[in-house]
Amino acid sequence: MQRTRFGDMACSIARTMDVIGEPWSPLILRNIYIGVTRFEQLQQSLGISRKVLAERLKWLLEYGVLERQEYSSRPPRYEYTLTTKGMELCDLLLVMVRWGDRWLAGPAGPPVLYRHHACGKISHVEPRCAECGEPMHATDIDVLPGPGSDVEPTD
Amino acid sequence: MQRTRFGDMACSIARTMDVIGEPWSPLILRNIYIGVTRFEQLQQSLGISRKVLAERLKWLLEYGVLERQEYSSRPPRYEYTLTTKGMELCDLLLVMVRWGDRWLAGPAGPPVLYRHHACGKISHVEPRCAECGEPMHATDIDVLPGPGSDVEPTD
DNA sequence: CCGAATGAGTTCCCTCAGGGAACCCTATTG
DNA sequence: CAATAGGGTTCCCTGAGGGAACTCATTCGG
Repeated sequence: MQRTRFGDMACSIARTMDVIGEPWSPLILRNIYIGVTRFEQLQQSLGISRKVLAERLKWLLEYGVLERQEYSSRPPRYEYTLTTKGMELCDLLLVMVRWGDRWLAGPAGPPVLYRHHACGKISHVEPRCAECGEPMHATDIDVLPGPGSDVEPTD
Repeated sequence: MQRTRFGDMACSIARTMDVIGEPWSPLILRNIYIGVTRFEQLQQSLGISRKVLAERLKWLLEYGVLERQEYSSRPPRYEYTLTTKGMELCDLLLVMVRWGDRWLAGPAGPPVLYRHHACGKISHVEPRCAECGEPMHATDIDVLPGPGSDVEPTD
């Protein structure tokens, strides 16, 4: 889709960006997440070009991030829903939201709030270590080559 | 930079994508994070066009994600480093890595591993609620309008 | 029975951003 | 004095994004 093939790089960031690294995709996912699941609704709520929307949806289907269900046959009408893979991408969106709220929201405050089911409070995500549970930021880690680092000098 | 102005939308995802929603930016940030800080090094390690690299760096400087330091005057030579704002974007990269590792890595395994300073273990980030500390996924929350939701029907 | 509306796309054309190569400028090095 | 290095800028070409119009199948209103 992009000029450069990011999906082929030995880098999980590049590969993830190959899937959603074009700014409409996260917004499409967000809208499907909050219940805007049909082509027409998506196009209107986002103001995206119909052509580009069709391309993105096809792309996200191919990657297994979305599924298409027929909610009416004759005439066939479809709606798009998140797969597990896609729902986990929404976790990434929550982190984007957190950064955007912190650094770009301006005086009006965050446009959207999130209430955590478990505790019932308005909250936000915080990255923590899956092993020890302590906060885990980019400043708190060492980067080491992994098994899939391979030939690619790009990683 | 993009055709559509994402930065003006009342949505933190859109605003974040306005900053890094073009697939080279996260890779530039990643490389600066791991110590590739100069124009020439960045261009060669990423295989990015010099023109596009210059554009991205300027963009990221304007947004306060990067800073430029002169490491040699006469001839003036610069290196780019992350601001706090930029370092917090790297937390977002860690989440991208996690998703990419889980869903796109293939049989070779993840290309890069991360060791958490606090516990010394190879680990990965997990999103948790900043209030109660329990896991906080997209499936675990309600979305509510916030103070900055405003007029925009896009949100 | 005819015309309009709905939903989901597809097609066409235009413009602008990405890619690549060449070029520029300043200073140091051999 | 030529070559090299670092950090860009300029040029041109192609292809992706934007917008509007069109298609196709079906249903609804009068």
